[in-house]
Amino acid sequence: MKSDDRKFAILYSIIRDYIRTAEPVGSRTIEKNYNLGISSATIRNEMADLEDMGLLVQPHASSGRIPSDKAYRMYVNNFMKISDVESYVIENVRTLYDKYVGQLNKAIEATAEILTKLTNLTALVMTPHITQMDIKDIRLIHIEGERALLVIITKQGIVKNAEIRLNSKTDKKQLEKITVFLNMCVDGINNDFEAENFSIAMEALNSQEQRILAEVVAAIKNIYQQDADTKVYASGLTEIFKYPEFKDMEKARKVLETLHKQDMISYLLTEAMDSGINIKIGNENTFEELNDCSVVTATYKLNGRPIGSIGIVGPTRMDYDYCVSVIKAMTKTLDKHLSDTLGGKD
Amino acid sequence: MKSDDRKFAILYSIIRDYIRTAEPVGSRTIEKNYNLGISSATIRNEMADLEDMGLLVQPHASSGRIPSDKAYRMYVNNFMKISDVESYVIENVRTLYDKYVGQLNKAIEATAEILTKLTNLTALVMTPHITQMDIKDIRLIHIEGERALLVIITKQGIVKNAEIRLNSKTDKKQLEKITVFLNMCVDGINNDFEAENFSIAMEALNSQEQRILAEVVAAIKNIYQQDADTKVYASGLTEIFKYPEFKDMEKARKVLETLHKQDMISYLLTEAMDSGINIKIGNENTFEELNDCSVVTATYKLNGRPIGSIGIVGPTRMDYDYCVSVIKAMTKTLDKHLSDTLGGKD
DNA sequence: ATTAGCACTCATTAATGATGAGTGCTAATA
DNA sequence: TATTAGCACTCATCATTAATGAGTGCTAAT
Repeated sequence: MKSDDRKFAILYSIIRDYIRTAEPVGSRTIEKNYNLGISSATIRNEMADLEDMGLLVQPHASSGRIPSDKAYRMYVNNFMKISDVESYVIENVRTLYDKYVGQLNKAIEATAEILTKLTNLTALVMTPHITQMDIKDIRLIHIEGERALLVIITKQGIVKNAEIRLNSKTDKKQLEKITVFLNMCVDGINNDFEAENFSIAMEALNSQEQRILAEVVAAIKNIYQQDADTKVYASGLTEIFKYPEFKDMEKARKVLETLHKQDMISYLLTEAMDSGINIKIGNENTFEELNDCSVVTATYKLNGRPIGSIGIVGPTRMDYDYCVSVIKAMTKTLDKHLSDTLGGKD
Repeated sequence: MKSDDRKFAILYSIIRDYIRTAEPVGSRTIEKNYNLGISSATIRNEMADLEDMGLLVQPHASSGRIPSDKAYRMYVNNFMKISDVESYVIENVRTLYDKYVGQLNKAIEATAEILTKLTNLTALVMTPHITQMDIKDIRLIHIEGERALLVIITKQGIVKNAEIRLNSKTDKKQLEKITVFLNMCVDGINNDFEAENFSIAMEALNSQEQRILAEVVAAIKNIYQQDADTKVYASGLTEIFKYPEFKDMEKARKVLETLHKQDMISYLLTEAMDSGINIKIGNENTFEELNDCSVVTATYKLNGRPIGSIGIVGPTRMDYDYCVSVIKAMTKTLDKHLSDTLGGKD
């Protein structure tokens, strides 16, 4: 079907042009700037067809066309070309990461800033989830009175910590005893400490210690299973002002307000955790407030397992080729950094 | 001088009116709505005087007047009335704080959100500085290889922690030995560990231990003296869109961009750390980008010592009476919460 | 010293018309 | 039969103009 090829060549041209200019694209523009060897009149006819197919939209009767969300989806699935990011850029990122060895959260934050700098878009990142990881070591540090610091170290070398409050005073010795006990059965955490070791060793503790243990276990579940210590960051929230489609204050405000919510960021980054690179275009987004935006997310890994994700948010006419290339390169670089600095085999 | 009293009564009325409406105030408005017993013509004459004194500004020749920054300064210094915040509000805040016992950072974040909710303004907060505090306890926890978690507990019960990387591998035993040693001379931290104890005990360590110790001390200085673990949060960044003076996109963008910078928040909150309540009006702000805003900050305390600060940012025509009342009430409530949950006498 | 009266200023809004980019349709063409 | 040239038509955008009205400064009367 020669005719179809031509249609999509026109569609492709229109999309590329609109991504670049943010202006509705007319038939003469295509004729002049893209050498398709056909006249504007023919292009007009094809454009009318493409509109019937739901791939183009006309803002008003006598204007050029803009691509629909469906068109972007087709573009992303069939026409998008991913390329390598220049190596000196990656080199700079590596150098930056080296400055944050031992400050995982800072490195993740820096990742957001780099994404923004490279794409001129809002970037979202989340710190690693530990839910899927195996615990290597649990420590309890007595602060004073009934306060203690709980530290969880995973086999992958990720460290999480949180202060916990017990119902009664305790001391260093008591916590040490419980710590030893806890580490004897860390394997039981995923199945509610039902492991054999648990009930056996339980008898070695007196009743007060058992009570404290129960509270500690609750805290561990909170931080480990709910992953209460996972944090999200956004950078470049004001980048949106650079784009003419958001020159309407009300539109910009709506998106901005949405992206300021922690749980929204969390949702966007968690939604597509297991699908590698994920792209949500315009109305594909669950939340109506983001129907004029596209969200590109990707997971980063440790020892081959996804442990967190990063993403960018921009207008639906974002440069998908470039953005996806960048986000791929960044996750790859981050993966490398994590395996270099955290190590720990599965 | 009866004449001066009248002038300032007019000025006061104009400020109150402008704070409420954001519209330039004309002489007839004052005559009708504020019973000053004088005609609009007389008010006009006085207004011309007030303009000569630099207290009023006329946006254009035939418009009403708006207060100058100088007028707000006079208002804040002389006319402002601080009142109590309704007790049920405080009660709600207390209840909320109770949910975050043991999660100091969360409580501070919640404070920002409450400030935003109460004032409809952007709120800024910072977590406690520990620079002025005395260290009670230092712990080193071995993670794996050359990685360790440093935990600092102050006498005031504040806990800070950071991962550190040593230049060579270590183990649990070695770190325990160093920990014992460190705690013997925690008092020396403020004067570079020059204390007598330090050099004496130093001899008890072998050369590798001494090397590790030096690295740990450097890390402690970083987290303790530079207070590398102090965090800042902003909430309600999009509140600015509610105010007509920022309906100009460019203006709003500038302020928004400025308030998104961590170090800007840090600067604003640190600038006036020792002066209790601090109010910066319009061009009194160090940064040109905030010349259309006012910033109200206040310090919160532990055992009578300021350890951090909170603040709000809004248009210069903010309701100073109410805002200052709210921020006073909030610091007081936060102070109480901290002393209740952290305790620890000086 | 105060106020009524009036001419004047200027932002805001609505109405009007010109411009131009871009279309759809028709008839001519290869 | 597919393509293209030609043309009437649509509609957003922009500049111009005029009307409106809030508010002032100044002068003369009280």
